[in-house]
Amino acid sequence: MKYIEKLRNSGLRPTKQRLQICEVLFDRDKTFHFTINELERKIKKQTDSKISLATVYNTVHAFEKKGYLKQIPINSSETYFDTNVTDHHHFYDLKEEKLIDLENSDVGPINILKKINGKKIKSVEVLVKLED
Amino acid sequence: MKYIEKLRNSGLRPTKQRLQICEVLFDRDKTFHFTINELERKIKKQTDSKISLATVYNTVHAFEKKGYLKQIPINSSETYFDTNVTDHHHFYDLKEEKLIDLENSDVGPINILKKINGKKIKSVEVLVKLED
DNA sequence: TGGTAGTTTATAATGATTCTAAAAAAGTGT
DNA sequence: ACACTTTTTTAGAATCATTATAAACTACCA
Repeated sequence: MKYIEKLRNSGLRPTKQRLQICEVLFDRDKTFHFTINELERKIKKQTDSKISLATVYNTVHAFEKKGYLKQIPINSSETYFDTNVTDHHHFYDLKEEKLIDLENSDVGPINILKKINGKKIKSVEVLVKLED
Repeated sequence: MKYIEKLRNSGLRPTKQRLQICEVLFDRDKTFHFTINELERKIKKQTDSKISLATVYNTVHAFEKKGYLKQIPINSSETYFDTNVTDHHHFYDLKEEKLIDLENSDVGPINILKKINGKKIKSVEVLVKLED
């Protein structure tokens, strides 16, 4: 399994559940935007085994802490995560309630002119809301 | 009262509760970032009367729909609102969990090069996360 | 193989938000 | 001011995402 090393290197034991979640999350061409509940449904569909909801939460948070997933800042009742952990941005289609990646190269350079005393910029994220 | 007309013009009856909430929200120099619970505490402090939590929710949502408040897209357990409804952006101080306004003029022009078929851009919001 | 630290799990607890339905207040016409 | 309709407020219940708990299980290492 290609994910066993990845997990071990992060100090996470490669359990059956984590490996299954890795497959659902990372065996993809395109990046994947999801909520915990969408992920749980996908796991049920792709694998026969059932993974406890608590484990899905635990694993997603563990992967986020290790930098394999990113939260997407957006107002929604459920938290959205992204398998694309590079610096990039998002469209949010308000009607369809769908997220679309917006690569850094598709946004002109962003220059933050205001400085805050004693603070460093950790990230700059752009959310572009779309309507019809 | 200066808010009576504003409410009536929006089709909202100027009730005692709404007028009190207007005062807490809008009688300010600087813009105000808040969660429902922070607002409720502020109402309790500034006015002697107690406004039901449900009313605070109703009112904030009514004001948002009328365009007097904006939700701030950010991942937090509570929803943040902003009395500054002009196009602008935010710093988010991760340690202090505080929002700071970032005016449009403090951000270089943002040029979204990617176009989505049949969709118009409604808003462009930047969230700049700060660390020490 | 045994021990221990890390994981999974079902379930309970929490906390923000929304719903409900009855009481109160505001608006309208007389 | 009065009767009537509509909107609003309210306390409390319901909902829903997320987190906590603590017991059973599993991976790892000596």
